[in-house]
Amino acid sequence: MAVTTIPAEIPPATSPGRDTYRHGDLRRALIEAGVELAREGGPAAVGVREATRRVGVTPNAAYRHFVDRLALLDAVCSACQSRVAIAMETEQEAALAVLGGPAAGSPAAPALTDAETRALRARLRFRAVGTGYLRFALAEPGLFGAAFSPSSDLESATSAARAGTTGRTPFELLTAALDDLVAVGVLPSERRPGAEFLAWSAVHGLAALLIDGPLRALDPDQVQSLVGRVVTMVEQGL
Amino acid sequence: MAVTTIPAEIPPATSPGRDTYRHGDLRRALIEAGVELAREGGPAAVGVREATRRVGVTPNAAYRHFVDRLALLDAVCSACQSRVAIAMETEQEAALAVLGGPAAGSPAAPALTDAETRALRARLRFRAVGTGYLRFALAEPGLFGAAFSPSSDLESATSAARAGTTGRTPFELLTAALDDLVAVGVLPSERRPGAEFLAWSAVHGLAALLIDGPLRALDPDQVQSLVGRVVTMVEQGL
DNA sequence: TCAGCATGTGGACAACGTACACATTAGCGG
DNA sequence: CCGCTAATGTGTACGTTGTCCACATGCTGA
Repeated sequence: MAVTTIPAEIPPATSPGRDTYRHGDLRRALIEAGVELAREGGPAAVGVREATRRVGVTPNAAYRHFVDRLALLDAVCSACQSRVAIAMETEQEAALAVLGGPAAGSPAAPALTDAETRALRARLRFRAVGTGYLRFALAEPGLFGAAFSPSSDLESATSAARAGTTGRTPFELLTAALDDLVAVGVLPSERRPGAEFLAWSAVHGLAALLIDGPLRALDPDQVQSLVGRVVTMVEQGL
Repeated sequence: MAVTTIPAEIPPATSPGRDTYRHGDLRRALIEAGVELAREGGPAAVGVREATRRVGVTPNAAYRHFVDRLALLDAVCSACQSRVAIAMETEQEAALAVLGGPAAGSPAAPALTDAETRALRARLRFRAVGTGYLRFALAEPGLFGAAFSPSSDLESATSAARAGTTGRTPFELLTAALDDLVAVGVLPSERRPGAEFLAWSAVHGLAALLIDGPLRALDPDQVQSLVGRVVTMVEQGL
């Protein structure tokens, strides 16, 4: 800087958005900037220099909080997975609200036995897992790409930082829905082991093809149809 | 260089592997180098500097043949898709060879009607599409990643550069197998439209989860089991 | 033979990730 | 209240990458 020896009466004036030398919570700020970058350009757009620039800090400051660019990306990834979990949870709530919503007996709806209701709820819950996942992927392709970029592995898949409001990660929401399906007798228990991977494969694959695969630029109606059909395929084929 | 004005009696001596000023077929050489790079480190590892370095040429030479790094990557992508197609074709041949192989009537095998044989062939062919795809993904994760990196779109999906020995791209092999399934009556024709995307989603998603998703580091037996189950899920759920 | 075009070279620039040394501050024991 | 120390941010610098520009070279057809 021009004058290093002067104590500076005016606050350091480094950049708008910060008046103290210390930032306060740089780590969180960098993650948020990284999430924004991911939203705009996917995981590849999450860079140390650009993130620090947006926060108004020197590039090297980031290295006090993240060893690597990859460490930053991993933190961003966790934040994005958390958002996926939240999207899935709200989708579940919306789906189940239809059931309990307009009084117990809706007009012209045949009365359901208790077992039937529970089975229906489990199925709706399971479908919501898949459709919530896909809706998020379509609404926020950049965040979705960052959430499942090759930095996350199974060990950290249950990390609390990746959970939604109910404290469960996307993967845990899926396994819970499948367990429910078994509990109410919709899914035979002998087909349960590994089912999460089959379901996840189908939904994740469709997301990949829709976002930057050969299916981008499909019109929304066809997309919506495909989403429903994939989930149905999983239900029938599990 | 040290002496630019001397015509150089010794051949330019730029680097081992080339003795003429002109390379001869630089474009192809760069693509091959790029494929090798992709094999080692996936699509992200395909760089113009490293590719030209391996070919023994100046970085800028690449720009006479590719406008961009992305253009190079796209060419590499086509080459990789072609290999995927070949893997699928050989898988199909292997699967069908079991049928016609050891004479018409194998021991202790009940005689099949003509329609039954044709249906069986179509199903084997369809399954081979999926298993070939997945086997390639597991055997060559880097090439697989490059083959379906976000540079390829539907328009170029039928390009001849991406075809296998029978002249069909991976996508075309899949649609052909599905058409066959309909022709022999295994798949009801009303479920045919869009089926390629459902099938592709499931298989592609599993590949993604296996390669750099949360399923890497799964032991080979479980992988093999998942591969079979996914294809079965598709068959049943279509 | 020679002009023109395709192809490869050399040098340069901006951006990136990141290592090193230094400056500044917060929070502590005295 | 003072000063020490650890935490945090700054400055400078290096190597690498993609890419632009001007120039050199060699093939090819008039």
